[in-house]
Amino acid sequence: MAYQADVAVNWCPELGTVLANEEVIDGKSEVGGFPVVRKPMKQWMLKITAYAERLLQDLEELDWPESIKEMQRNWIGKSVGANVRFGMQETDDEISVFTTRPDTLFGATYMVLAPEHPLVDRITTAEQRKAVDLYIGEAGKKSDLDRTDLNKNKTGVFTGSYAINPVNGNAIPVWIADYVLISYGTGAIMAVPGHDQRDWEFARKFDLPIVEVVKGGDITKEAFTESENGISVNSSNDEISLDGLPVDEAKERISAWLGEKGLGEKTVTYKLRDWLFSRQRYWGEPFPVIHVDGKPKPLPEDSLPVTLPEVEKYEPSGTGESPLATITDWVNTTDPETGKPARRETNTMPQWAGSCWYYLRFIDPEYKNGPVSKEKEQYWMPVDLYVGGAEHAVLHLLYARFWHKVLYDIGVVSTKEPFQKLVNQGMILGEMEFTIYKDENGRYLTQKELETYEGPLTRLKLSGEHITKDGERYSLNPEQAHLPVIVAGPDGSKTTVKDYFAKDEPGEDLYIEARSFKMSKSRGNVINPDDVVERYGADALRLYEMFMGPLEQVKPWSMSGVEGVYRFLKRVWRMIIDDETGKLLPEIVQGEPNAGQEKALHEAIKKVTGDIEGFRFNTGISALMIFVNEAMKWDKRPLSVMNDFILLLSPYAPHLAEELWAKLGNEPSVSSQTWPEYDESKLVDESQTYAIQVNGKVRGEIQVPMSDAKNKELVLTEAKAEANVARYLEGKQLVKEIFVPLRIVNLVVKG
RNA sequence: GCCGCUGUGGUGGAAUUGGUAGACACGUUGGACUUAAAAUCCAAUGGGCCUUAAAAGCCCGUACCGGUUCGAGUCCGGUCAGCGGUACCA
Repeated sequence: MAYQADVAVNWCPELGTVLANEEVIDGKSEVGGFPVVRKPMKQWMLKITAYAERLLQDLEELDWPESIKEMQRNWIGKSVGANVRFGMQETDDEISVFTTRPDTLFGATYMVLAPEHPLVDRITTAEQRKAVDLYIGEAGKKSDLDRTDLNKNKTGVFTGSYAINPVNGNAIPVWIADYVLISYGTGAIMAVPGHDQRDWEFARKFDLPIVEVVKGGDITKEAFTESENGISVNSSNDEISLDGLPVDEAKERISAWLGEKGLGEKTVTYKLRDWLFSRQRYWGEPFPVIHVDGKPKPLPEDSLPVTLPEVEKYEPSGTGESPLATITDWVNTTDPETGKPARRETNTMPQWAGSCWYYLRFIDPEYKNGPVSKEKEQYWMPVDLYVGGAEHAVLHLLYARFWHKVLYDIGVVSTKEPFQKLVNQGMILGEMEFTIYKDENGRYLTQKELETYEGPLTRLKLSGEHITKDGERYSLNPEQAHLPVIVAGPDGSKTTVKDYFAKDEPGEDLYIEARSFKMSKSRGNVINPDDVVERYGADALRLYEMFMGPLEQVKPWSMSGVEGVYRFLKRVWRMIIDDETGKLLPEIVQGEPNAGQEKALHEAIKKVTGDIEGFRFNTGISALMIFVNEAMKWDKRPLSVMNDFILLLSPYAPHLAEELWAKLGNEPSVSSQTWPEYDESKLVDESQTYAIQVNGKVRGEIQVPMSDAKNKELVLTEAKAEANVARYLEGKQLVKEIFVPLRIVNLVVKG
């Protein structure tokens, strides 16, 4: 599973360490935004690619958001195609390529190797040597950022050699270019410029032949890459012809032929790369590995765990080695098995290592004989619900699945997957902001101007009371001839300099941007939960966060929304307690609730229970509010009903619920009580309301006693008799009667 | 470019999965209480039409265009916008 390899890694000189691909964003380090260059170094790798297929397949069984599963599928990037071997014209060498379009083989007019491809050196001719070496040197120096910049402009050099296209015997030139990646497929491609956009651009630039082998597009304008409605042409030799076949059939026919001839075979390739697992930092789990006679060797179990040495400084050594390399009395040790001198591995594991198995260790933190005891693992695993941010979609969540599968294979865990159900909580944004933009001359901009304007902008924050929404857009209130605004500088700082905005100054169509932003210090829209707790209490904060909307959804913060749930909590208090005396209200009485009270309670129990199970906390809270609005009207509030309500409230507002539970004379704690159950029979209404439609439009409403509610004849008769409905039926021919029990009646008429 | 998700009042969001769109909350307006304010309570609140007024009624309305259906926020096809992911992956 673990091996060492010389890989071109993302070396960040500023941080003095190597970064994983996922930690590099647009050629800069995710942390700090420093430049990153590619540099070959000896690194530890974990063979996650060996699990690619299982990581892909087992996604099906998981109760995860579709978007996360899709991201993992894309990341794993499975593609099915064929490996095809091309012989060289002058030598016995072979170039193996991977293609998903073997049906276009007759259209391969040149080949491209990645600059790092091992064959490049062998096949480069003397005349081309200088150009090739130069190109390789430059490609090696390029950072990821540079490569991205050059995307639109293809570069490459001819090696001087030719390969033979096995289907038609044509000699085709072999080039090197950095648009072919050494790390994907075989590091070499057959270029089919007629049917691959990248090859087409390259062929255009270097004047290579473009041949049409699939009919359906215009290859003089762009590559024709659709595979749904293409038909093979110009694709035959003495033994095989693909002409006239649709793409799928052509692929099968040629693959079979290549197989028979020993020229190639069906192959599956993944985008997923092996996991670069070492870091040159002090903080990180040390590898349980020593180097004896220059070879790595795992330490025996009784020498574990390897702990980090005490040090004065944590800074990187700067040479690319970990700071641990400078601590000689730790680094130099002896092999416990042979007694030979040994050197400790100085790389450490990345941050993800711990997050790949902490959920197992947390189950059994004191266990000494392994990561987790069998017994506890079987009791607790898999994790029933994992709530986390979407930013972990392909990092932590893929790595942890990988480790878990390895642990499953060696018998440490009993489940194939660690996290059965996963929910992504949505981010909470700052409050809604209204912004108007001003150019460097102080002119306010319209939407069109803003789109094209490139100079320095000043953001002016307007407050909600100055804005009206008419139709699709927001505009300034007409009475705001002049209004004070808060000036936000380009650096994000907010100075409360008073500016005066003259409404008619810049003309109509002013652009007012209305949206909320991710909370950030620089924008100054951060809500500190401590302040909210201070002012409204922890219950109100908790309740508000759940009331804002669906758990998974991104939603803006609103201070007046907090105010709203805070008012609700105060209402709950006053439903039970006399605010003056702090004693129970006289309305709170012993005795049986009436039918209406029972119905209100049981409706709340049903809704709240179902909504908690389905993570619909917002609608559950609204059910509690509906109950309280109802109960506040009661002269007598039976104790039993109040008790059950407090139980329903307790997961949402535990502090308040505990207090009221005690005030109602109950034994603590409210959290150790059994959850109330609802009784369906208490929910039944005395009568049923039917909406009556005529031709699909509601024209009236009738009430029928519950005992008659499913009586079709009776309901229809009453429906037709309803005064307004009758108006619409008059003089018309009734062609159809729709009766949906307990829902609706629809009468279809003609004429 | 490609993949995924989301578009509902002034705002956050509901809608039993095809059955009265806008629950609940915020905000706004009016009223009560108060010397006043806060707090609290009551009422109204998608847009429009008809009517002296009220009651009732009618039309339009879930991003846009079209379709299926007795009936569409919900299903299907297309378009647009926003958000997230990803990008020379052969």
